Amino acid sequence: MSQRVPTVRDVAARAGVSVGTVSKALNNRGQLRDETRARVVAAARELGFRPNTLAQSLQSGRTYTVAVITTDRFGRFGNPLMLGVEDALGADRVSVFLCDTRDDPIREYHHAQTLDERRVDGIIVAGRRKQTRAPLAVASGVPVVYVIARSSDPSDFCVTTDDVGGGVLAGRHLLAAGRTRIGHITGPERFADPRERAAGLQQVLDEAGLSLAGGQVFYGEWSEDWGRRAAEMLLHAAPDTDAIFCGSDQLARGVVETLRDRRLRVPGDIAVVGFDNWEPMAAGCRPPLTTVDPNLREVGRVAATRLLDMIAGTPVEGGVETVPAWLMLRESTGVRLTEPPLGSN
Amino acid sequence: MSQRVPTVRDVAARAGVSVGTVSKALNNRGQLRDETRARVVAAARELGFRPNTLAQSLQSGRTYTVAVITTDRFGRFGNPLMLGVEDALGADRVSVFLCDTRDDPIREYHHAQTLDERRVDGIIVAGRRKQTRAPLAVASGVPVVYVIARSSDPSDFCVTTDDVGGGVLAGRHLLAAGRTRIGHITGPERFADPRERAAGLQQVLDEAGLSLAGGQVFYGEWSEDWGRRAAEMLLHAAPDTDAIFCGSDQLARGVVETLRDRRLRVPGDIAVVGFDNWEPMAAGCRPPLTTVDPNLREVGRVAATRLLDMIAGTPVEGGVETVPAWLMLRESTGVRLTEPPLGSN
DNA sequence: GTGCCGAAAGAAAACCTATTCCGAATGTTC
DNA sequence: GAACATTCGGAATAGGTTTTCTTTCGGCAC
Repeated sequence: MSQRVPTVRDVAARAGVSVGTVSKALNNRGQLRDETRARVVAAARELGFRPNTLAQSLQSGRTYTVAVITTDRFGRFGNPLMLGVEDALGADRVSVFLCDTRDDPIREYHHAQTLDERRVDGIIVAGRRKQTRAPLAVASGVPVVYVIARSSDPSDFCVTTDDVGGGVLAGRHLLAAGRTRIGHITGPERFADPRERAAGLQQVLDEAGLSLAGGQVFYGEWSEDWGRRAAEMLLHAAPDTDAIFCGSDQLARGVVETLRDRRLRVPGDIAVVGFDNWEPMAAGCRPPLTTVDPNLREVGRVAATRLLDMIAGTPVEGGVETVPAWLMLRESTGVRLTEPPLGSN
Repeated sequence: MSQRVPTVRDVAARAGVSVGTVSKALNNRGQLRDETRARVVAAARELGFRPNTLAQSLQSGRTYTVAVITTDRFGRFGNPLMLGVEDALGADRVSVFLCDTRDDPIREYHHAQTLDERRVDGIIVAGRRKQTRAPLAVASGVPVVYVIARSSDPSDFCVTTDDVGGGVLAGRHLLAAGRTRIGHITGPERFADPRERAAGLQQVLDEAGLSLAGGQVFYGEWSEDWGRRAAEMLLHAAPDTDAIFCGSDQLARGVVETLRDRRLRVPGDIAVVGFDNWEPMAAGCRPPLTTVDPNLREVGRVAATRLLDMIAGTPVEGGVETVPAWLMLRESTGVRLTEPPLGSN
């Protein structure tokens, strides 16, 4: 038995035809007698022939590969994103290289070089924070789509989440639930994401003629502990608070814990809304957490779809495409729905 | 300006040499004058030449690509694993294809076919549970390493976590902390992982002549809610329990919540040990959770290293390689260490 | 100075695998 | 028997690497 992988030549020999004919037979091209075609197909099957994609790519100039470069250390935010990317790419039999830069520009550069040499059809660059970054150092002509972190080159295309809209959703939902004294606890002020979420909430409050409970946004770290401490601070500053919008589900967990320690009922006394819809965190909370889902899977799907467009030659103009968030309703805001709600924007 | 990617031919023309000479110059092979070599290198740089990996692979038979097939829907367990895989692969400039089967055998089969055609050098198949699965349907000759879920073919190689050892670590640690009435709350009995963890604990108890608090292992779902309910049950059955070993950090979170509701101090009254060392869960807990780290990153590293061995032609005999777990000490067991401890087995 | 040997340098060609284009051989039709 | 269609072989091609072969030159003996 031969350990060598069979090639068209082997198939040709077995079927008693030339290599060109094998190719035509297997790809349904050219003019061939049915009998010949069948003989070739049979020979290929018998040998277990699988065409070498490398050779095909060399010929066609397309590799049917796409790379996802992430700075996220394979963090949790990348998971739903990848799911969306595969949703869009899977249908096209496009394989995906996953590269993690670990936030190191050198590693990113090397990955970019390697991908260049591999002649990937396109690249998705995913940052985990909304910021502006330098364009990827890759050969001109290779389509690149940026996700969440946008490129400093305005002609590049970027897909991102709608954090302002997420804040709006949370705010509107709390107003609709009859809350009027709404506080906000969130992550570091130096990041754009928490600032935007806060802006969304503020916008809703302004429209309703309300002001923020506690008189300020409680910016801090992305930790449960800050959630616990900030909740104490908020309740000290504004004991009559009846709702808290949290910039992440982790923060919300901490907030809920403080509320329970203080014998405050959720949502009875205070309604809580999280952000991320990070399933194990949000669903495991007691009570389960109503939370803004930034729709990362859809972000990934859109990014991959646009990338495929660009690869196909469709011109995609630069700029930012924002994917609407939606609200996952659970018990922490006291509203129960049976329909899975899709947020409008 | 030419949009076409430069080839060796372009470089050769610019340097005034033949294509063969270009190859030799850029790869430091053959006999060339220093002056010639320098001229070629300069020409390549000026043109921004990047060798086409596809052509190189076609020639050499090696693609320097490896695939990771996961059934995990890009779940959290895959993240540390991927990190370990990249640790080992990155040094070799090996790129990794990430394929998610979403637990669908058809998708797995298609991925396997595609990878075959792409002539990947090797494949890592990662399941998320300890079970036996059918070998991957891939061309013979392609090295495959199984992770956690092992292949039914005993000649295949598998790397997995040490769940029994993890249970032993947790048990010994609790004994060392002076606890003697230790309960165990964990996931579904039908899975091997929780059974093994329980067996590890039982082994330690047997050695010490102790028995399980509550008289049984509390098997249930992998949810915080089960942790809360099971803790109630355990405390009802054995009110003098002074330690609880949990089969996951999520369960531990639920357990700790119940304990706090009952005004029991952790670790004062009851020490708690988790499993997974899932950072956001374990560190966010109040108090932070001592937990068994199954060392998934190391599992990934070992799997990739062995795969590279197999690719290099080193014979790797079939069987299971078990990676020791270690204990992450935090406050929920009352012991504080400054050194990051590595678990021995 | 001439002739010979061998080493050095680089050109030329073969090769890796599959696709595609061109043309040759065969068969069909009027 | 000429025009045309059908069927398939052969060669060129993609972009590199590697092997083979040729040219050139230095060194040395006579």
